[in-house]
Amino acid sequence: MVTRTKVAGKPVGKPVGSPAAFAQAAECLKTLAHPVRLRIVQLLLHGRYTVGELAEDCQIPDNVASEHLRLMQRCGLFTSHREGRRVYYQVAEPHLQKLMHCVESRFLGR
Amino acid sequence: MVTRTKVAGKPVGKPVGSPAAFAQAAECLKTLAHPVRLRIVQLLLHGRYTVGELAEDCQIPDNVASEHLRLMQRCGLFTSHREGRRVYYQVAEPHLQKLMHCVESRFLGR
DNA sequence: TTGACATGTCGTAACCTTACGATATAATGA
DNA sequence: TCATTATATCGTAAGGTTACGACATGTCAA
Repeated sequence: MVTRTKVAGKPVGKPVGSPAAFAQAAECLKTLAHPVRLRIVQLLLHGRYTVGELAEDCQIPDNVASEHLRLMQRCGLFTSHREGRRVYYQVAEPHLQKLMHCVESRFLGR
Repeated sequence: MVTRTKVAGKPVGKPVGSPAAFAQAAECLKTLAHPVRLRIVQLLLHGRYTVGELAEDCQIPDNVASEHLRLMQRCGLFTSHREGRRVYYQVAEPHLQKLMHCVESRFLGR
């Protein structure tokens, strides 16, 4: 018995994925799809920064950085913890690394 | 002479990327960040579909599909060509494959 | 406790995105 | 030519996103 999944090297049938899964993926990508947020992701993948340091690097007010960080935390990309008055965010989503690599290899020339 | 780029295994200095590059990357991700457009990308990475077929798969009217396709074409993701009354779009951005793989491995469970 | 610093939250105005319906263009066949 | 099919474009209304300023909270040190 043969389960035919290809003909002449081409797949038969369509790739899978529930509408809900696509919605979730789109939601997450939408969160990433902002210049400042991409930069923040890049920084936090490489080192340790306070909210204020991230804000300064991105040249935006602290409260705006805080809102971007909150957005990304809400969709599971980051976690945060306080140390004294400072707050550090860190990458919580393991796939971010690979995804950022894709983005970097295409847009942030090497 | 030693160019020191790491201390204790950690990078020194920040990762690079011009603001313009981040803006462009964000622009492109924003275009991808829509459930229907993700599904269209997935389909076109695996096979050959007319606008109408894509619309039907996504359960949206033809003109809406057409607009999504135009958006993605505008930012360089697709090209299109006509065959009779039908129009076929195809992936023009080589990095889409890898990027979609990231998204699939995270959200469209295997 | 008080003041200064670091971060977070909220209301709001400006702007952007989306889907829809109507209409336009393009190609085909009768 | 005319009707039909396939795709594209346009105006618009509804809803979403962003940045900003003002204010709130949390932490520390004097």
